[in-house]
Amino acid sequence: MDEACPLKVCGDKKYYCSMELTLQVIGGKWKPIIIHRLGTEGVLRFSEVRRSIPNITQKMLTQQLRELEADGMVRREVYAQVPPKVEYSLTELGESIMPVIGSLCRWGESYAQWHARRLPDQAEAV
Amino acid sequence: MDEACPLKVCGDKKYYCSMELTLQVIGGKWKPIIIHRLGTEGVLRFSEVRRSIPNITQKMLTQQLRELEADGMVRREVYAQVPPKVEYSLTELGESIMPVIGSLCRWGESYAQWHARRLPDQAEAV
DNA sequence: CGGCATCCGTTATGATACTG
DNA sequence: CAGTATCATAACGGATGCCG
Repeated sequence: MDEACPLKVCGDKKYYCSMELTLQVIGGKWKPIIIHRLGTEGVLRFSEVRRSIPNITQKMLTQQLRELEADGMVRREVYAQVPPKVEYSLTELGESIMPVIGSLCRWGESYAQWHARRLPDQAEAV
Repeated sequence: MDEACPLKVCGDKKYYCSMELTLQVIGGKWKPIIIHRLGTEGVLRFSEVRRSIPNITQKMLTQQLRELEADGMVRREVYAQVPPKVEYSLTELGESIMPVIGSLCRWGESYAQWHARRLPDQAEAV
């Protein structure tokens, strides 16, 4: 793939591995989860995304959604009405990463099981 | 998978989505890259890993490797000799995430191409 | 409803120097 | 060679208040 990792340029940043680029787009604490929600549920209003992700603050959700939008991953549709209505959904590009998101999810489940076997005393509810 | 995301417990932390657990283990700026290197190259000495990842500092590499080791992803073998020799490699658990790592890498490449088509003026070297 | 602006503390990351 | 220790900065994340 890129064992020697030749220098790559995208925008004004340099990458020695294409994964750095991936992490640039979907890295962080919330983005994979947001993408997972939108990819699973389809079109969601802001408040629906918010409810579907416990613990996320309004600020972080807004911020992450905007970054995902800027990177072409998320579509944002504003309805000119009162009260406001904004709907979010994945773009085609966003959809294209869903298989990987699903893999991350499944690996987490198998890791939880591995962890439970390793430390059986903490296995409840996992 | 887990659309309603029932609460999960692993160790002493709570997760609403198994992906949070995945990100706990392989999240951060360097871990996916480190895993990718070890998975691609096999057994590497500390200095070899370091050379294969430009820009990473010694401190970050040490820290991330230790965390990966604590999570069972990486095997650390110390040779009692002077000068010291420490070899790192993926455990079976670490190997199990390599397919996902590969997917992340390939998605980054396709994203770069998509980006190049979207902004042809920055397409050089991508 | 769906934001934005501000302040603030916590983590994460990094540069540098030193050590067994 | 493979780290530690120290110091500094930047990014992340959260609480609160205001707005169209």
